[in-house]
Order: sequence, then C-alpha cells, then structure tokens
Amino acid sequence: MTVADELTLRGVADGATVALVLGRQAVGLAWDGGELELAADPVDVVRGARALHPRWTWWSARETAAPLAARGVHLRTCWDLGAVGRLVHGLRRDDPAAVWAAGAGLPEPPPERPGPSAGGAQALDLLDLLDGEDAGPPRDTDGRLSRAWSGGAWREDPVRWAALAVRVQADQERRLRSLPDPRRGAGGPPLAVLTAWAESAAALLAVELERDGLPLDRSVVTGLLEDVLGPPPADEADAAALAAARDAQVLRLFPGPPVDLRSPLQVKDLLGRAGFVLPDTRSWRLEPHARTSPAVQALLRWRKAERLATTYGWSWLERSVGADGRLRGSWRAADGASGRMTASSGLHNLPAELRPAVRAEPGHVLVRADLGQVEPRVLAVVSGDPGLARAAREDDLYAPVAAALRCGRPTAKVAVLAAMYGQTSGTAGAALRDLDRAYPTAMAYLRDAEATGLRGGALRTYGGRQLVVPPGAGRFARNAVVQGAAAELFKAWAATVRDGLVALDGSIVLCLHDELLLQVPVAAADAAAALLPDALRSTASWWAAGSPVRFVADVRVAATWADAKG
DNA sequence: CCCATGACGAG
DNA sequence: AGCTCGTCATGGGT
Repeated sequence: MTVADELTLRGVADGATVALVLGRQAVGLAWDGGELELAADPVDVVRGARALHPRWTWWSARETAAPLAARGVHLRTCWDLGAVGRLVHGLRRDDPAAVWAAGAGLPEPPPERPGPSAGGAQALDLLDLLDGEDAGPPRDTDGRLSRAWSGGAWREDPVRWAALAVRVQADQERRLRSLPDPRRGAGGPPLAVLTAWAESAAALLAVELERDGLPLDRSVVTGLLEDVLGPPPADEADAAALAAARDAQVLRLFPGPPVDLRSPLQVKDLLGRAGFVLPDTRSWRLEPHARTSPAVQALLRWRKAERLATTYGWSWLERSVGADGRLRGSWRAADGASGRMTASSGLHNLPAELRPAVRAEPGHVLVRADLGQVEPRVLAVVSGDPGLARAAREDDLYAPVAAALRCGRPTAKVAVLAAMYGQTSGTAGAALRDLDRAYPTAMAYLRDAEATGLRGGALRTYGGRQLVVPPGAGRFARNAVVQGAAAELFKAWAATVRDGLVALDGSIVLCLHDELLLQVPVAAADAAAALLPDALRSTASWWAAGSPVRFVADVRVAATWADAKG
C-alpha cells in the first residue's frame, strides 16, 4: 500500500493540506482530523504520497525540504509556516517559536540559542503543557513564549510537531482569509492565500538555489581578475605587497605624505591638499574632476580595483565557487522590510564586468527575462488608478504618461520614479503636480502609505504582507507598498516558471528582483523562452484580476549572462 | 568584541 | 535624486 493509499483510507482528500515533519527515527504526518507516524525513509514517504497531490505544510523549507531536495526530490505545492508567518505577521524571523508565538498573540520570544544542545527533553515537557489548551502556552517568567522551543525538538516527536503545524497553518490561513481581497471581481482563492502559496514556493526555490548555485566559468573569472589584480598572491606578504603597489600608483600623484586610501576621512584630507574640498569622497562627486585631474582619475580607478580585490577577488572565488564551478550563497525568500528575496556571496550585486563569466554548462543555454517597468505597473494595479492602468496596457508605460503630463518621456519617467521613491528635492516639482492631477488615485495611495509611515505602525501590501513601520519612516513606507507588491508578483511568477521547467529539465539559477535567469538544455531553449511570458500572463491573470494592466517581459537566450542582457 | 558610518556593487 | 539589499573597510566605543 502506498502512502497515498494509506492517507486516502484515513479520509485525506486529494490536494489536502498535510503537515510533514522529519524526525530522527520517523516521519510525522498530520492533517485536519488525523495523524500518522511512518518509520520509513522520508524520500519514500514523499514520493509515495505524490498521487494524492498533498500541499505539504512544513515549519520551514530549510528544515524539511532541504534534506529532501538534497536527495533529488522535486517538491511541488507547499505551505511554509515560516514564510507565511513573515507574510501574515510581518515577522523578521521564521523559527517555529517566533511563528507559533505570533499566531498565539504572544510577544516575540528570545532568539534561538545556537548549538544542538537546545530543545530535547525540556521542550517535550512544554509540548505536553501545550496540548492542554487550557493550560495556555509555555511561557517564561517574563510572560514571553518559552525559549525551550528552540530548534531540534521536533526530531524526537515528529507527529506532535506535525499536529501542531496543522493548527498553526489553519490559524494562518484563517487570518489571510479575513483580509479584504483588493481585487475587483476575482474568483478562486483570496489573493492573500494565493500569495501565501507563492511565498511558500519561493522559500522552496530559495532552498534549491542554495543547493544548485549559479554556473560560472572559472577560467573566465580568473582571466578577468588577473587583468585587474594580477596573479593570485602566494601568501599574505605577497598580497600586502601587491596592494601597496596599487596604492603607490595613486599616492605618487598626490602632494604630501601618503595616507591610507581605505580611510574615507584620510582620502578627504588628501583631496583637500590637492585643492578639491568636498563634503565626502563618493565616486559620483569625484567623477566631474576626473577629466581634469589625473590624480582623481587614478583614485577612481583604484577604487574599482580595490572593490574587485576585496569583495570579488581571489578569496571570494575560493570561498563561494565550488569545485563544480557553481557560485553559491545563502538565499532568503522574503528578507528585509519589503519582502524581497536576498542572497549572499555577491549573487545580487555581481559587477557587470564579471557577468561574462556566468556561463551555461555544456549542452545548455541561459534564458534570461526581466519584467519591464514593473514598479509603475504594480502601482497601477495596487492603487486601482484607472488612468495609470490604461497607461500600463502599453508596452511603454511612460509614453502615455508623458502625453498626459504634456512633457517629455524622460521627465515623465523621472516624475513617476520620484513619486514612488518619495523624492523631496530636485527638478521633478512641476511634473509631480501634473502627476497628481492625471493620476489622483495612485498618488493618493502613495500619500496614504507615507502618512502611515510618518505616524509609524502597521501597513499591508496588496498581497497581504504586514509591514511594520517605525515612526518617521514615511519615504520607506511610500516605497515599500510598491516594492513589496512587486516582490510578491515576482515570486508568484518565479513559482509558475519553476513548475513549467520540470517538463523541460531546466532550472532557475538566479532570481534578481525583477529578473529570472534559467539554465535549460539547448533543445529546450525555445520552449523556455516561451514559458517565461506564458507564466507571466497566467500569473498576472489572477494577481491583477479585474485590472487592464499588462505585464511585459523581455526574454533573451545566450550562452552567458552578459550576452543575454538586453 | 560589537556597532556606526562610508563607500559601492546591484535591482 | 528618492527606495531596497550585501559586503568590506575604518574608527569609535566597550
């Protein structure tokens, strides 16, 4: 009998939500109305349940999906309590204690203590307490949720943790369903629930991105680094000598004693002695003087080389690129204030010079797509402004905006960006007033967000993400409602693309805010290039249901990332 | 040792 | 310009 058969016998319906916890000895399953402990290989459990199409609920993809993904299991629909906890409660962390406490209306528990010693028997006692609902949740003397909830305890009793996951999931879904759906006349599940699914899928995708990495051609990286930095230093002393030589190239062009070029304060003095009195030494401030001063020019060149040497140099290559040529970093599906994906190891800020080194492996190509003008289009959807939505039907949204404002396209673009970023100074003044007249609903939406941000308090994005805004953070709030909603759309798109790639034997290798990079077999290039806009259309059909706004993606196929750049 | 700040890469 | 991130550096505090 398969796991699917066993679950069916116990009354679990096709497509049901089933909690999954991987214990040390057994796998714990639980659902609304039942539970099951299986002393079996988790891979067999998940594969055996596939015919039932369960929506797996787990405390976090990192805890539960990662070990399965590491063994090659392709997971499909899920509910990630950590990811949804971030969404619905605006949590900045996603450990079980924090997620559970938020659902129970308790203050945030102290952070988990590092190390494997936590949890264990003590945590199990607390689970006993918890089972008696009347007794209330376990608390420390300060009234906060007990710190003994820290990681690892579920390994000893997976079924009970699975049962608890079912309760937390139900609470999260109930909260999401209680939010007003911002769409007009949309059928199907509420937007906030759809967003929860997409956020959960993104957390799963983050685990896979972390596992698979970004394909890099090591010899290309090495060549690029050698051009700027010379050969890799043999030892510390060698590295110091090379750095000193680079410094000397700049210092000899400036009068006076040498300074530490890595110290902005000392560089400011250095520039002052050379006749450049500046409030700071940022490159855009130095740029105008580079044409007349070889010394300034040398300093700017030094900065670029120094950036490469420190952040993207030999040690970065050693640390972040595996023997398989994959650049790996840690991924988070919804980090930071507005819920964007984040990645370490320079994956989100790889300098353009290094992008030719991102290369498909033999027999494969890269397929790149980025969303065009995504933030103003998102603003049109989330604000429900009819005029801006009409403009967002066009391939180039700024053309009709310029017509409505009776100004040039560049001015229209600057004005729209200024409105979304909360610009306070500069030249967009007149255009901003025209923007107010032409698109009053969109501008009021932004102003309302800013007003909430100034007071401080809670704000929700279009998809239901709770944003916690400290008082005075008006500009942040103004931007976060747009940036956050754009992140939600992006992740929903990415999740759809991920699904479609299974049949093509391809994978997403990079997510970059509004850009997806895929690696697929050469034979699947055309299909993947078609998948990206198709997935965008189907995602937008529910995300922007009832709105005429169109989302557009620019797609290119190439061997390297640089060549796939529009 | 942590923490603020400057600087800079990207979207 | 205005927003968001991660990373490395200095320089101030313990």
